[in-house]
Amino acid sequence: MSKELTTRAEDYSQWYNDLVLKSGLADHSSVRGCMVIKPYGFALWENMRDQLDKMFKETGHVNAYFPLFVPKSLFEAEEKNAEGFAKECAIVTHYRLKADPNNKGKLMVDPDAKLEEELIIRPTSEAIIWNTYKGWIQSYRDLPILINQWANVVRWEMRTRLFLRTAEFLWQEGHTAHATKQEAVEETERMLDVYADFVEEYMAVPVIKGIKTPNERFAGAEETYCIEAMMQDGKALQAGTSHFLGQNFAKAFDVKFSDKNNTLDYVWATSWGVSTRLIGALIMAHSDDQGLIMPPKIAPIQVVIVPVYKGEESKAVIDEKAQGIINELKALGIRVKYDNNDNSRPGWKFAEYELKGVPVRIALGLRDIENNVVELARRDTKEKKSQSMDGLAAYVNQLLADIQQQMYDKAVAFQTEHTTACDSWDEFVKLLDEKGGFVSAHWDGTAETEEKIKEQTKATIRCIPLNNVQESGSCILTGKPSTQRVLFARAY
RNA sequence: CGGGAUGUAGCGUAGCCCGGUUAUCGCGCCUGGUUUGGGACCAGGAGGUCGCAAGUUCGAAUCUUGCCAUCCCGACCA
Repeated sequence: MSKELTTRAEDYSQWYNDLVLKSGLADHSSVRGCMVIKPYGFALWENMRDQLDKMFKETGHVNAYFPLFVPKSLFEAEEKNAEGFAKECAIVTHYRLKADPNNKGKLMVDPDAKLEEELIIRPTSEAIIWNTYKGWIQSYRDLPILINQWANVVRWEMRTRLFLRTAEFLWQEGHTAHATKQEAVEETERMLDVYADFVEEYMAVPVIKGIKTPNERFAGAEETYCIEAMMQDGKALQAGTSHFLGQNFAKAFDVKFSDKNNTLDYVWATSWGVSTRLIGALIMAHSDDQGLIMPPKIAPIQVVIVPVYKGEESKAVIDEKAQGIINELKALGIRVKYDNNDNSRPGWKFAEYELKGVPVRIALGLRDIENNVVELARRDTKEKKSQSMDGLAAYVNQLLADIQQQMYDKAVAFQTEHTTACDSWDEFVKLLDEKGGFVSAHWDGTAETEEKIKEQTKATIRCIPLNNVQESGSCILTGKPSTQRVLFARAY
């Protein structure tokens, strides 16, 4: 069959690509590096987005929207930020096309329509937002500003992968302004917690909260906090970041406020974001060689009902019985799909919904109706059993909760199993090559050492875990004294 | 952006080295029928700018050049 996947053992990257395409999450587009998110993939994103949006609002944030274009002069105002993104910016230089006199029916860029000032297509929005905040903030009474925006951004990547790294991607970016450093730091940490809670509770992917080394820090930030997740191939994936921006942007855009004593000071800032990359994390953390495995809480379809019938007559009986089950499930808020499409047969549907990762499948035939049961199959364990129709909805509701929990537990076990403490260089290299995962090792704290380790092993410091145990040791590479272990891994 | 590979119907492919009627096969698709508890079967049918553009040639899927896209490996990165 054309729908068969490359297995993970054969070729992990190919498996991932096959899975994204064949499960109907996304397609390649005719634009280099850009993908089409298909309805099934977008439904997943909507569920993630809606939950995150709710959590942002519960923590006092409101949504707004800022322009896609950033004038170059604004973009370059915060130098480090601009420098960090300069290499991957798309730039608008003209505003008009015209008929090409030398090429009938074709268009050309009108050389007379060159912009006075180039517009950068936002790779992130700090510049345009802080330029705007300048006009909004005069007094401590104007603070804090707690704004989030759902948007697309463009980063002109050399090498792209569906969901993990595309030239254009969807994300949310929170941009907050505060009167004090402490408040801004608290905000940064609060949003990191929101991300960690979301990814663990809704996506069933355990994460390590930590801070980035200066090397890996967001351009223009004082401190970058992150959540790091572990994929099934032992590679790490940065799932979200939250930045304490200090007064860097306030200084760059001259955003000052008067405090209660009428003293002027620069405003303190944070920014934080997660993107459609999370979908890549979801896929690589849970799925298997048969297809996706969706955590129930964000699965576009939580339960699919497949009728098994012979002829129109039995179909009518089953349709009616199924409708009763659907009503009960919907009453509990369960997202259910009844696939009574006559064009494909049950076996085909079973395989198809396994590929799409639907957590629970109910098969319903005359035989079941006679016995007052349904065939219930769960995607994560492939377990199949006969279940009484009495109290079915409540049972399924609990089953979905169990699946969610077990998927998380399984991922936690994997992460624990693939986190190894290590004190010798030879073992360090061997671990990265043979076992993968996080390697917890001492580091002398210098960028030079970090760089050398990266050159020799391709592993980077994923983060310095929050609340890290302080212990004296010696650097894995240089043997110099160290006060704590950091997490190394090869990463996406 | 550097090195390598690939591109033939919606998908997977044969043909290409060695140019020559109407481009092969399977899946999928359409019509009719029989079916339906793990990717059904029979019969008939439709579907192709051979990635795109130039060139060589009487003639190009096949040879040459350029471009585009995808994958793998590097550099870069959420």
